[in-house]
Amino acid sequence: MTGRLKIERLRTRAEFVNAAKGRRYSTPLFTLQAVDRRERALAPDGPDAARESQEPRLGYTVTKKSGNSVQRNRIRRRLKAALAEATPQLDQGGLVKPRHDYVLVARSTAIDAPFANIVATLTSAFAGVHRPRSSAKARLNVAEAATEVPVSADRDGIR
RNA sequence: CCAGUCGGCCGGACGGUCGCUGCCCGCAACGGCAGAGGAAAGUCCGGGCUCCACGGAAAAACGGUGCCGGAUAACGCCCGGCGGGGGCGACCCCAGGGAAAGUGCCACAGAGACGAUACCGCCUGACGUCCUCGGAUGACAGGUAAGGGUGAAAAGGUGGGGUAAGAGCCCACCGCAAUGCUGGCAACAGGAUUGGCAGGGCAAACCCCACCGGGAGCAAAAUCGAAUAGGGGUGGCCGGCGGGCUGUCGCAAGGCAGGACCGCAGGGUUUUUCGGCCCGACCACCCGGGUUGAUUGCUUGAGGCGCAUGGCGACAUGCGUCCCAGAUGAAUGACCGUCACGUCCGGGCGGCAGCGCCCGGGCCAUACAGAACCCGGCUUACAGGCCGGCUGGCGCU
Repeated sequence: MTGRLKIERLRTRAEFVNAAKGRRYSTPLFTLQAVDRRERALAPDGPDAARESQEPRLGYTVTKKSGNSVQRNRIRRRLKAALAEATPQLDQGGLVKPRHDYVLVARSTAIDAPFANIVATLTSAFAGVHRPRSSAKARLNVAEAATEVPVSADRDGIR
């Protein structure tokens, strides 16, 4: 495992806004947004250092709808931990593409969903977000496969 | 042991795997060290710090505080007292300056509501009527604040004397006011003399008095500053360009120079003149502002801990010791295992009892909540648990 996958962090508001204009893939736990930095680059004339970088980047969005600061922080930390768990699998499948920016928009269900389901959903989401939009049927199938497990688990976890 | 009251504290632990932020070492990799709270919360007070304003101050306006003394960097917090109220008690509660500076409000009821009042009643008188000659009764005149009635409040309260009936009319005690005395730094307390007695409530109504306060905030503020756009200054273009002519160099192409020839050359102005001046465009250089961003501010501080001393205490002083988060789309975590603690069930032991302890098994809940410049407070939220002081009961000896 010498060529381990390294994902950088999105930091500025402009990067987040830019990523929101790209593809998106929704699951019951979160929405994944993705954009190719070559196709839709920030500041095309400037010597933008980020444009030169080959590394994929990812950011987290947890809105105030998700709860108070304690709950929001917990959601973000669980997503971070789940991503680290899923990284080897994503790397193997080549699902995280270089020069892409990703944003994870969390939903409030992520706070108490079983950890294994977050990891599994994450993997399928990265696979689904790059799928062409025309093959809607295939996208649906993947979504359903990813959805079935967490939904039943939510019932156990909440009630 | 039960009930209560006051104060303080904890608020999961250990191990494993994989990460995050900062610092240190290092070329790098690896590695080492540190890493949320009692409220980090609400942003309600008080300070430090920064910028702005301002001659020193003071006043007005506005806002705040409001028994006295202390403590503090400061406070509306805190500590110790005082006064009032509640509780058997420990203890708790109080926005607790001024109502003889003024204005305002207090419905309704009631005969009368501010230095007021005679409706009923009570008493006296002369007159009329009746009769068992002493009373009853009617209207009138006068006295009266004891009783009834109204009200939040009716001009001190209780008891006695007194009187035609009554009344601080007189007396005792209580209350009130004034004066001076004693104790206390003071708030205030105590008792003395005098006065038959001034007087309702509301100041979280306006107001008056005393004291305090300049404003905005770390997204403060400072430094560096990309691209794009844009501001100011100086210079260039502008004694120009093209053609032709003359001179000169050259084999030639062409170069160089001259000049009172011809044409062109953004806009305006001057009587005309491409000559002058002004404006604009373009180019070069310089200066200044400034967005994204970066750095500083940024963590050593009214600091933590321990001991000693002074003080009832808040707190202060001295000595020793420690360095203890600095993120910025925002680190301080995720997952797994074991165990505490809790609770429920069953069994056993001790004890008169409430109860306590031990063993086995099940459950797997664990609150409120996440630093954002830093301190002192207040307020609010908080599963569960621990410790101590004091008060009132009950039981046993």
